[in-house]
Amino acid sequence: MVTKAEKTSEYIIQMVAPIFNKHGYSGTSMSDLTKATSLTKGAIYGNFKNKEELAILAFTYNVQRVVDQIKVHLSQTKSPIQQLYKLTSFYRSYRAFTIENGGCPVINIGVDANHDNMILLVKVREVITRLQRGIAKMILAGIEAGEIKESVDAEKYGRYFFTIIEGGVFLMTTMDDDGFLTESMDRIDDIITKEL
Amino acid sequence: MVTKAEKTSEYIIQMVAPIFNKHGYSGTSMSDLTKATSLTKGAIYGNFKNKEELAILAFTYNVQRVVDQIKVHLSQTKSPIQQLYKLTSFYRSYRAFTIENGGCPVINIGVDANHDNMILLVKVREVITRLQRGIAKMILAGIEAGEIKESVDAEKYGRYFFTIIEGGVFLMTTMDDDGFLTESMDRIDDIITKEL
DNA sequence: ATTGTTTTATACCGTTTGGTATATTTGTTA
DNA sequence: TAACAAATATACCAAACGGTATAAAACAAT
Repeated sequence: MVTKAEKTSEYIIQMVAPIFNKHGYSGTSMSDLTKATSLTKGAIYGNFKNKEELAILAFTYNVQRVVDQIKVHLSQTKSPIQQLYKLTSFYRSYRAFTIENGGCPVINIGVDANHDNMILLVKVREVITRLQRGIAKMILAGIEAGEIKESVDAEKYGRYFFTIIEGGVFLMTTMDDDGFLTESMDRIDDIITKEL
Repeated sequence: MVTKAEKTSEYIIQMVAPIFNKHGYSGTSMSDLTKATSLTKGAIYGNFKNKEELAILAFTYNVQRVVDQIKVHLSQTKSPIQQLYKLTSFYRSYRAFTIENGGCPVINIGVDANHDNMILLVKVREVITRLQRGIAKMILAGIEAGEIKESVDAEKYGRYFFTIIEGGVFLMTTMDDDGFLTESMDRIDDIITKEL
């Protein structure tokens, strides 16, 4: 059974997630959240311990949305090397998400939490490790499937691809120009074709 | 003649620059700044219009410090292609700056200002354009000097190198692991050697 | 319909916020 | 050293902050 409070909690997280993502923890006030939800502080504090818990849940929610979309893209093929292409294909469409949600949660919260909130920072690190290792696993699977050369260092390319992705996302967002990310994905595609 | 106020202003900027860089605009309070400078609000508001002006000057100050250090590295050689190697050499030592000053000003303020302060965001964009075009100019000079193939698209490689740099710096800072940036610079060196 | 429980709204708390008016101090010039 | 100007410290402001106690309302079970 789903209680009213559970539905309200879910609703609140959905509404506040892009706000925390845009303005960061200290840049977001409780009154921002009451305005966004059209609820009062009583409703919010009745469902969450405090502002910090809400920020953490908002980050987790934002990340999960990205991860879900990545999974949809990857599930379109079973070939590991084709999945790598699907990953770059996903990031070619990533701009829509960043516009809708106020940027990339990994970059935004990574920067925002870095000298201020260790709990959030650890969560960001876990996401980064997970994504980067996910790429490495795809490369490893490609090697096992005979699609990728055995000599390829999967972990190293995982880190390299992820570095290019993050750089591209940051520049796209900051410069308001998706050419940065598009060119970055072109490059990764090229590396997949020529080096893997 | 340098007035007392000018010296105080310079002192204040030096002391508050790393604080704005670490905690962002809304994460930094005037009381943080009085503590860091051991001055009172009277002294600060006597020398600066408001908190925003201080944040802008702090960003400019931080960027100038980075640019100055880059120039020192580049001045060690006159060969354009060797200067490219000197650039990656600089970023191999960039972690010390980020620890001392609370991160990379371009990334920190780029993210912090993005949905909150258009003036700062424009300044960040100018810096990014300047740095990225600086790399392109070095490649162009290398082509003119006969050190780099004529077929190389200087602007494109300028953007690509800068993307890798930013990705590497972000991951180094967020993950607290300079391996990300070191590997990124290895990659750029490799590209310089093989593709340019 | 009544009761008891869950959920939300209201009103308020002490503290901190960015900013200012003014008093005090410091530095300079005569 | 007296007088004036420049620079800093003090004291204060209204507004906003995160958070809480409690009243009102909505809901569920009988």
